[in-house]
Amino acid sequence: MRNHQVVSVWLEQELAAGRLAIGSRLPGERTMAEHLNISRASVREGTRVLEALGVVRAGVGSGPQAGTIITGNPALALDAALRLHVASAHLPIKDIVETRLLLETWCVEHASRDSPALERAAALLDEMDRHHDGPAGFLERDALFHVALAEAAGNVLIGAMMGSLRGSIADYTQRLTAGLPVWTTTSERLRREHRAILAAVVGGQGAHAAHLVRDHIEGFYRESGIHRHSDSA
Amino acid sequence: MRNHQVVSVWLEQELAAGRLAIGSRLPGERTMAEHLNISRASVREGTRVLEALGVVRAGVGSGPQAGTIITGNPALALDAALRLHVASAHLPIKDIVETRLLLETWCVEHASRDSPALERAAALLDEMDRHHDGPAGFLERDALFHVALAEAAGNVLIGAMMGSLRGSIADYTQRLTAGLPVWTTTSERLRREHRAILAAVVGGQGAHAAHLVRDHIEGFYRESGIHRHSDSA
DNA sequence: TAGCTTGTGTGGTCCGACCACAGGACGTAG
DNA sequence: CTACGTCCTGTGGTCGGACCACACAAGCTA
Repeated sequence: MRNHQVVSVWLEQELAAGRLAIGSRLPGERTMAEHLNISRASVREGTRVLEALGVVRAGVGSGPQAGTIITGNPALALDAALRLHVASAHLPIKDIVETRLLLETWCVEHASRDSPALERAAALLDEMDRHHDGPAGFLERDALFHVALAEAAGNVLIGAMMGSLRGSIADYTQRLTAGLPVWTTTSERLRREHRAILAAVVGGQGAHAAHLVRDHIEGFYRESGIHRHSDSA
Repeated sequence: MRNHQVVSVWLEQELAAGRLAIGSRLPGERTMAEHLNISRASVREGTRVLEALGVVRAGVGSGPQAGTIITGNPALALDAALRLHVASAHLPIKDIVETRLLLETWCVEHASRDSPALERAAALLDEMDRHHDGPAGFLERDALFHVALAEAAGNVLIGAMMGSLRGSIADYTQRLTAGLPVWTTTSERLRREHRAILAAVVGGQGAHAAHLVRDHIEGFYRESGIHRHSDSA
């Protein structure tokens, strides 16, 4: 085992034993190095890994925000990993869209009708109606809308995955909208579909909502002309 | 931006530009440090992150296996991230089981009937019949069996997720089997179910296969007595 | 020609130093 | 007594240089 890995192993043990939890502050790098019998450089490498995985957050200075603190942000790891793997063409866009479809339909099917996240979703739709700041602003709110739906389903993992999935193909999506003939037309259709989806969820018609989501997503990509090709560049 | 991050950024650019691809060898750490105007320590921290995300693999010495080489192993990132987030109790076991259920039913529904992975799956079932080496060996082959099904569906992302999902709760599963009254009985039932699932997939009865998978997984956890509790310790 | 030796380049590890930063403790001027 | 400014301390961030184990390739040697 490489030296920097002992940090992860040690942390996992501490977490399992309950000696550390989310919000706890890790010992200083110098202290840890001595305690684990490795150099500070190795401790830092281990910490970088934990940071990349969304397990800790490092902050300089002193005070409550300083030091290395345990967080719980699995989306961070997925985000970074997906970005790079898409860039390396190892993850076909098709797979991501397919997965997104799967997760998203599941979310609306399992969303609880009275989740506060649904109110946030509704507010976002109102914003999209009011502000007409082009595809960029629209897509941003669109992303938040879908993430809100994920939250309503109450599964941390799936929520994180959905957020990262969207993030990993955000650039791609943005490029797609640039190729649309008339954005206004598309925008109106998408907003109409959003309303219908949310209404179905709030109305408890999960299966119907899932169907709408499927058409919504597939429709967008079809209109943008990718036809589930597996290009990623 | 912290210095070690320039490595990831640089790599993403190189990948996007097509100057590097999976299988390529990165410049040496010393060379990169000079090229990126950062210290070797920073380069190493950046490399550790990439390694943790499953984007590269580092090897010492010389020859084809030496140096830092670009790989495509998204499962590695998921694996590590899930392990730690489960340990920190940020990811309820319930969410993982739920997600696994979702992915796994999707897989058997979308598995192509003539995928070579299905033959591997069948071979694994034969092994499980022949070798009776207790829960440990059984669970290992069981995991491979489910991963094989994922491959048959032809989605890299979902395949990776499923593998990692299983890994993240492997310890947990192992502990569950220890509490079973009569392992032989359970084992026989599970094997029977595996056969039925595979038969349904090969027979093109996707919906039926999905149903069987759901019963299969839910049944196991129910029998083990967790009843979808959200403990993780 | 077969086998050993040496050379070279790789990542792995460590040390010690210095920096910027963000508070807390303290002392001083009002 | 209060308010402000200064110094101190501990944090992570960065750096340069050193040495190690390793694995292969080229070359020397028997």
